[in-house]
Amino acid sequence: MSSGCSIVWFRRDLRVEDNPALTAGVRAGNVIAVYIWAPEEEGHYYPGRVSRWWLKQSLALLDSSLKNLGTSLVTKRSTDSVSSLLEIIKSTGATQLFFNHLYDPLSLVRDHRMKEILTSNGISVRSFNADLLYEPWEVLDDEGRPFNTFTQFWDRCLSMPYDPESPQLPPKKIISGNLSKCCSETLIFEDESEKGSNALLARAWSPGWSNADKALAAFINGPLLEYSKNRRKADSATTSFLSPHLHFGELSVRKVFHLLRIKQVLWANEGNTTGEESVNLFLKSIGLREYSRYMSFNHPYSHERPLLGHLKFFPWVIDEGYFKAWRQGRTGYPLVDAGMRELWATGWLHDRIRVVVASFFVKVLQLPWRWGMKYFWDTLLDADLESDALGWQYITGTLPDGREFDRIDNPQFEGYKFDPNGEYVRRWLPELARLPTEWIHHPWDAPEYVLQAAGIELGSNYPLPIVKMDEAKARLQEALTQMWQHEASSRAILENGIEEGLGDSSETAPIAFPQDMEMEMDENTLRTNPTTTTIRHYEDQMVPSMTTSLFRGGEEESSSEIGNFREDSRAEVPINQGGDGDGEGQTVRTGNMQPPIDITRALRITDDLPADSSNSSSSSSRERDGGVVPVWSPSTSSFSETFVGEDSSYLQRRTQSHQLINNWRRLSQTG
DNA sequence: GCCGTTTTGTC
DNA sequence: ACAAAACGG
Repeated sequence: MSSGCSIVWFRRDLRVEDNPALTAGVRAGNVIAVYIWAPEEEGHYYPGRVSRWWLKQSLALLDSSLKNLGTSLVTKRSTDSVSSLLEIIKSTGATQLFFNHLYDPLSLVRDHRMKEILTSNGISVRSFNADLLYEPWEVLDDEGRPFNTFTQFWDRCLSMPYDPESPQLPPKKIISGNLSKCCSETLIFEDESEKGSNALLARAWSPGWSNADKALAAFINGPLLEYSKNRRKADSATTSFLSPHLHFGELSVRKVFHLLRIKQVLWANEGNTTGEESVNLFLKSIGLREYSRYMSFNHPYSHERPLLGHLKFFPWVIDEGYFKAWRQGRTGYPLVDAGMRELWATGWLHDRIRVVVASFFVKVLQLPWRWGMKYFWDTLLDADLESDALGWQYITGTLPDGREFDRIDNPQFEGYKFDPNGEYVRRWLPELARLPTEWIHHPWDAPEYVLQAAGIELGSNYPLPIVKMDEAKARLQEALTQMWQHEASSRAILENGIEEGLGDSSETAPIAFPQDMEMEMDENTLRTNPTTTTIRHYEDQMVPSMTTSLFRGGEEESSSEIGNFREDSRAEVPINQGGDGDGEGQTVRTGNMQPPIDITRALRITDDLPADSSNSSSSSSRERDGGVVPVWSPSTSSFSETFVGEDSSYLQRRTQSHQLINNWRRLSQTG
C-alpha cells in the first residue's frame, strides 16, 4: 500500500460498525477520521436546533468509540468542505480519501466536485454505499429505467437477484495517522438560548451509534411484534424511534434489514402472522426511506419542486396567519393542534400524525407544501431532507402514486380513528382536558353547558376552527377551477406562438420563505387571503429557530436577503412575499409560462475509478469498495414524460446566484 | 356458503 | 379513486 495515510471522511455515517469507508481506510493502513461542520453548504437547510443537538451528541460518541479503537475524530469548522479536506491532506500528507455516499442534491454535487479536485491533486478517492440496501442505480425496471412508484420500487428491492450486503463488524483496532499537524476545532452546535430547551432532549433520547444499536434491539424484541396492530394509534410509544439514528447513519440500514429478516423467518416458521405482517410493514417504512434517496437521486430537485406539474397553476394561499396558527397548534382542530404542540415541545411526531397535520396544511389551509416541509426540517429531531420531501410531495399529490388532490381528510374523523379516547389530545391540549370524549375531536359542536363545565370558551382559550371543513372543500374546488383556467389560458398563449428563450425567463416568480427561500410559484396564481393579518408577533413558539442563518451572507446570497433577517425573528417565521426577491430576472408572469420542458436529468453512473476491476460490468456492480460514484449527466432517454417541468428551467433560473448550482450545472453538462 | 354492498386502507 | 376486505342478506 501507499506510504501516506488515509482520510476517512465522516458525514451522515456516524458509526464504526458496518461502515465500509472506515473499513476500507483501516485496511489501507493509517487512518485519520475527519468530520467537517460546514452547514452553510446546506443552503436553506441549515439544521434546526434539535437536529444540531443530536449531531453534537452523536459526534461525541463517535469520537469516544474511535478513541477506544486507537484514534480520534478530527473536527473542522468550515464553509467549504472541499478546501478543508485539501488542507487536512496537505498538513497530514494523506494520499487516500474514503467516504460513504449521500444522495441529497447538494452532497451529490459537492462530493463529485470534491472527487474531481482531489483526484487531480493526486489523491486516491473511493466511495461506498453505507446508507442503503441497494444503490439507486441498481434498482431498475426491465427496461433499465428507474421506477416511478414506491410499490414497484419496493417490490423490486425485495426480489432482487442478490441480497443487500451483510453488515460488517467494527474494526478491532485503528492505527491512527499522525494527528499532530492536524488539530481539531471546537464545533458549536447550540447557542445560549438553546441550551435550556436542549437539556430536556437528553431525558428522552440517547444519540450515538451504540445507543442506536440498543434501540434497534429493544424495538425488535419489543414493539415490533405489535407494530402492525398498533399502527393506527397516535401514540408514539409503539414506533421504533430509529429515524434520527438512521438519519445520521448511526445505524446501518443493512443491519436493520438483516435482523428483521431473521425475525421474519422465525415468525413465519411459527406461523405467527401478526409478527410477519408487522415485519413487512416495518420493512416498508425502511423501504420508504430507501425510496426517498432513490427519488432524490433520480429527481434531484424533489425537495424544491413538485414532481408532477399538474398543480403548477394552483393558487396556493399565502397567509402568514394560517401558517402561524398551524405552527402554534391553534387551528381549532384538536388532533391537528395536539400534533403541532407535540412537535413543538418534543421535536417528534408519530408518522400518522405527520400525515394528518401535513394534509391539513395542504388541503384545508392550502398553504404551499414547501413551507410545511421547511418547518418540519427546522423542528423535527429526525429531520431528513429526502424523507420529508417525499412525504410532503406524497401528501400534496405531486407524486405519480400520491393521493388525489381533492380528497380532504377530516381531522374530526381521523381523531376518532387514531385517538378514540382523546388521550392524545388531552395530553397535548390541556385546555381541552376536561372535555368529554364525545366532543373531544369537535368541540365546536358541543353544547354550551358542556363547554362551560369543561372550562372552555371557544374563540378565547381554544380557537374555533380556522376554516370549516365544508368551506375548505368549497374553496378547494374553487381553487381547482381557477387552476384549470390559468392552465388553459397559459396553453392558449403558448399555442399562439409567443416564444421565449427556452427556460431562462419563463419561470415563475419566486416567493421567498423564510426570508431567503425561494418558492417556485407564480405571483399571479397566488391568492392572498383577504382575512390575512400581517401583524407579526415575536413571542411565537420557542421552536428551533427557522435557521437564524447565523452564517448566511456568503457570496452566494444577495444582500437583500440577508438584510431582512433579524435576530428578533428567531422564533418567528415571517413570510416574505416575493417582492424583495433575489434580484434575478424573476418577474415573469403566467402569461409567459413555457410549456413543461421535458429534459430529464437522469443520473448516470460512471465508473471513474478504472483502477477498480470490479466495475467492468456496468452499474450493477455489487462491489462494496465502490469505484462507483454517482455523477449527473443530462440524459435524453427520458423515463418521465409524466414528470413535467422538471429540473432544467429551474436550474437555469437559479444559476446566476448559486455557486453550488453552478457547479451542478457545469457537471451536468460536461459529465 | 355465495355474491352484491359497504367499509377500509392506501407512500 | 380504487382495490381488497369485511359485511350481510
